[in-house]
Amino acid sequence: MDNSERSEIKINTVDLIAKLGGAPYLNKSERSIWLQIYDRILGSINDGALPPHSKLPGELDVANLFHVSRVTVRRALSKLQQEGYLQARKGVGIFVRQQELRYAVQSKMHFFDGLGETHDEIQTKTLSLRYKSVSLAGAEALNIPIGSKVIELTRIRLANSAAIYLATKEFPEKRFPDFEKHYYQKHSVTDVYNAHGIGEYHRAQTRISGSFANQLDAEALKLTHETPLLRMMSVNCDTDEVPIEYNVGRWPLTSVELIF
Amino acid sequence: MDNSERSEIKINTVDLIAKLGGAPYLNKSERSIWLQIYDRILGSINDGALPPHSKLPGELDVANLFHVSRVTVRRALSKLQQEGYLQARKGVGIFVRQQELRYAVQSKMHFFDGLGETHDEIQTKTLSLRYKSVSLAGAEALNIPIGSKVIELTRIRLANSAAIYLATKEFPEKRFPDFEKHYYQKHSVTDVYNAHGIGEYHRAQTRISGSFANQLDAEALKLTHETPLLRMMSVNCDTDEVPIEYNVGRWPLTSVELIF
DNA sequence: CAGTGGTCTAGACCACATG
DNA sequence: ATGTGGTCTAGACCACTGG
Repeated sequence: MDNSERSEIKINTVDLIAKLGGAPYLNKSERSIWLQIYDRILGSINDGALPPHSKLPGELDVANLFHVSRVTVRRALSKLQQEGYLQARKGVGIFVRQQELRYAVQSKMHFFDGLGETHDEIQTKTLSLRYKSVSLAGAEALNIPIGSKVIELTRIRLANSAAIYLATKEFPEKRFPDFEKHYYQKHSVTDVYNAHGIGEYHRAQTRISGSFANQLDAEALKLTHETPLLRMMSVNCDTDEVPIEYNVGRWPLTSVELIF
Repeated sequence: MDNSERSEIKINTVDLIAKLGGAPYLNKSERSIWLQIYDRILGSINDGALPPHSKLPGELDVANLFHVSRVTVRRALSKLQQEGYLQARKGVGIFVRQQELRYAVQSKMHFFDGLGETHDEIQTKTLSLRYKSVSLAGAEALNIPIGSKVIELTRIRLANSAAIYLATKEFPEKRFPDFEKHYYQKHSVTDVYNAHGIGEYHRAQTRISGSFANQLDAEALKLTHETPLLRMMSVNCDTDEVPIEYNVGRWPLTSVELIF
């Protein structure tokens, strides 16, 4: 079990009525009811009435609270999930996500160099390290034959215990025969580079696009399935312009700002 | 009425059954029914059975076709709209969007320099040109006082008549007293620069983030309300490092790839 | 006017997580 | 065993578009 999942704050219905600002009456003239409910819940999140990690009442309770059907409430909740404000956990409940507003990422330096200034507690967790055949995109980026072996490293970055960045990297196995040994000493890719005689390297290419979270992305980033993501593909090269790392990074769409 | 909205192709139910690959039977064991419907419709779009600009049957017809309720079909259609494959027009119907797969945008050059190679027909349409007070973000970017007057220019970019890029620019009015006169000659911002003695300029900053389409964005890009967007903010400066243009550009999330 | 998508209801059953 | 979110139904009424 995760650190970030401890200390649930449970909100009961009576509290929520107060927190949502009193009378739960709506007229559907201007804005549809489900959007008004969306507004109200989002407002409660933004003004702190629904703090991060707090648990919402059950959907039926919320529906009764607003005097609407469960379906209507679910539309509001669904939009809030897509925008990264809430995360639903089947069989458990719906929780307020820690929305780490925006992360400045200086693309020309190493990543997250500018990040420590604004956020105290940055952690990197290794999710998996395995040997496999290179992906199609990886083969092209690393300029190695299809079928080549690579080391695939998946890591997640937490800021104040909230997941904000998921990265999957591929390294040519030939270039890094002792990857695992050196990596696990300090969980540092730079150390692996150094141990294999690569003192300097640089980013050769960066591509940015969008996509939607698949099951695994969603799980790692504590998002709901199909949430939109900002996706960045990058390639690192050594001083001889030989590709040494292919990286695919993903952020929740609304939680990052890339600065160039 | 738009060019791109002419030549509707109407698909009737019988056709669709054939196009969707025969038997509309589903079992909900592995993948939920609405996702299977999503798969089938997306498959038909991708293999050309549902070409761009074609009109789907009414939601009730599609529901009957798959032997499910209208609500279930709407979930599949909703996801397809969010991903930019379909656009619903109230009171009219649901249409297949032209998905211009991915646009390479070289950020260090002028935009879309690399684009003509892959797409023949690029147009830029001016949606509005008006005088107003600078926005908050614009004031900061242009380094001018809040309340300053700017020229706000909104343009949309079409590739093969499909909307792919929406840009809103702000220019300091003091710097460009004759903006309108020069702009309307060839609808070229570069010409306006030249006419005001700016021969060279460069991009000073680029910020990339995500957002969701508001009503106007959605209308211009022919997307459904609340579709996720890739958003890019940039500032152009003259050779003295004085900001001359603040630009906010938006793409449908899945229709662009920014290459740096 | 008829046809369309947008909204909403009041149920129902399921899969999952937790105690 | 209980409570949760996930899925699905069969209706209903509305607002909008177009002929």
